[in-house]
Amino acid sequence: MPNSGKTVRERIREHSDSLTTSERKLCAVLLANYPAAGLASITKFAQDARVSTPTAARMVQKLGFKGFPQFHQALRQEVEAKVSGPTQRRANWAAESPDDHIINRFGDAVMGNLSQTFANLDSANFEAAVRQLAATEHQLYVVGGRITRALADYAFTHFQTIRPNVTHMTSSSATWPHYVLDMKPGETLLMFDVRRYETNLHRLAGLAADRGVKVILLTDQWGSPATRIATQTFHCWGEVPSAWDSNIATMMLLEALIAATQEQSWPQTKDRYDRLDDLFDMTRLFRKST
Amino acid sequence: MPNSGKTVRERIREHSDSLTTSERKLCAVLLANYPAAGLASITKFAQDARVSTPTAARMVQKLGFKGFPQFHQALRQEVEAKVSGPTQRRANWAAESPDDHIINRFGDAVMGNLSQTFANLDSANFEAAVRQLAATEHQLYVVGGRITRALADYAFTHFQTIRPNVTHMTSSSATWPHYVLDMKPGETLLMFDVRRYETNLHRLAGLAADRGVKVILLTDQWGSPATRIATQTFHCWGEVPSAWDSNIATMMLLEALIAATQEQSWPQTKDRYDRLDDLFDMTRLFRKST
DNA sequence: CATTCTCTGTCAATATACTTTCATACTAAT
DNA sequence: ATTAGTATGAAAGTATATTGACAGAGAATG
Repeated sequence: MPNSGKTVRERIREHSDSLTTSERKLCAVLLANYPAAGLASITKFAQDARVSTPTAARMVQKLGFKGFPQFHQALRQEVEAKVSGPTQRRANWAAESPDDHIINRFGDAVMGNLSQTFANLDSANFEAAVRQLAATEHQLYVVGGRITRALADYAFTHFQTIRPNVTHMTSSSATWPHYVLDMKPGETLLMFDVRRYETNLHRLAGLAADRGVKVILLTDQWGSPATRIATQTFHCWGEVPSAWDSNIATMMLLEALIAATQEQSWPQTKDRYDRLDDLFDMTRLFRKST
Repeated sequence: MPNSGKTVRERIREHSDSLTTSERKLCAVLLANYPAAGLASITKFAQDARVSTPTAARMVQKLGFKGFPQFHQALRQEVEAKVSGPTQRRANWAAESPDDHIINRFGDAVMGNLSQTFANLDSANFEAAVRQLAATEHQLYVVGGRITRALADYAFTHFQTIRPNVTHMTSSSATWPHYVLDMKPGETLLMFDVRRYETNLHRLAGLAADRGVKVILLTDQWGSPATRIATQTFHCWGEVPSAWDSNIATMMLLEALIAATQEQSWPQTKDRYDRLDDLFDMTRLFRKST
């Protein structure tokens, strides 16, 4: 048995460079539902991935199997090893590594943070924030702190894609007064502030609120002092086995806000997407791919 | 679908009285290696139990399946539920909201992406990357694309905190040649490239690799063209119910890399943290709080 | 001991699954 | 633009899986 010792997953990873588009589709389907997807017949497997049967046959050969039946058997052996093996892992993180490997500890912690964050989410608040973010007639300002600057940037890039009138307030607080000068009632300030909370951000929130701007605040589990000022506050958990706090939950909430905003303001957003696509094509800065 | 709701195991128990000797043999084989044994072809399954093929066919009909293929599919679904089930299960997100609320759909998708990403992670690769990132005697360059610029920025901020000699290559590709000019063998380039893959990044990776720089690439599930050039590649899943791809898994992997690097280079890192703290206190730029 | 009933395997028929071949579409490079 | 190379799916061919029909073996019963 020359195949032993390598899982199908490993084989896919090994060959990931040399796979074609259709073959990648197949792998995606398999990995999304591993290994069950590959235990069906080659025909069903191919249909699931919207490719032809021969493509599937070719792929498993590329992975080093003589034919689909051999591939099938390899998967079966993995099921045997996994299911009848030692106590079932709850999430199969990095299957090869021990439980106390940093990857697995980190993964568990992040999972916990995400569910904490969403469990503590008030959906009425969420929807109110989305409505505010989707109000394209008002300017949207985005700002972050030392660490969360990156998140603010990410928010800016995405919101700029889905709606007009977005402004990224740079992290240099010296320039903030200029922005405040032009703020009008009803406008929106999306602010990120996590420990160590920054006094400047707190002051900025105050100034903005004074001018009738709605402040949407993404902060950590303890809550920035700006909480009292903000119209909507979202607490994001960030405990991980390290000296700093994780911002994954914050980013997840941010992405959820973006997704919801986009959903709300479809089809204007779609129009923007299409136009952006055309521009990219014209400039040929980016290679198009499916 | 009258079959749903019962596992094959339960069905066997249910019918255990009315089974014949040969059928018992089959069930014994299946239960001894459940469910892998039943996932083979009917012929192999029968041979394993030293009975004839039709006997197996008759048994699965007795259990309530129309034929062997249906039995086969039921087992496959059990595998699916067992292996991917615990991960999929919702950690009752926003409990008040319906299941199809965008928050819940989004949360489920992200959860899936995270476990996909970590399940496909090669821990040897991960550790090699961490060793490279912790090699403080070499310069570390960080670069990202249009969307991933924010992640590169986040990486920069953190790596700058835990080690010296970190350079953030700005997203304006016009300046990249200047950085390449000074690159030396053994140095590290941490690159982010997700769809739409950017030709400039690909070229940069090539130039860096030519000069003996190790390229660590964080890309999406399909894989940037730079995959072929990179020393270590990490695929991060990003499917979410929206028009764009999520980068949460990428950020999680990044944070994991940062955490592992920090763990590796403790206590130098601790020293830096302490000194940074002192500086913050001195400048009083940031308010200290627990 | 014969008879009947059930169980089981052999064999053939049929339906899938799998593979190979080949024409077309696409990509990338000149 | 042209051309070489690659990737892909349609279709035909081949192998295998699955099922149905039948007959022999074994146990229980009269």
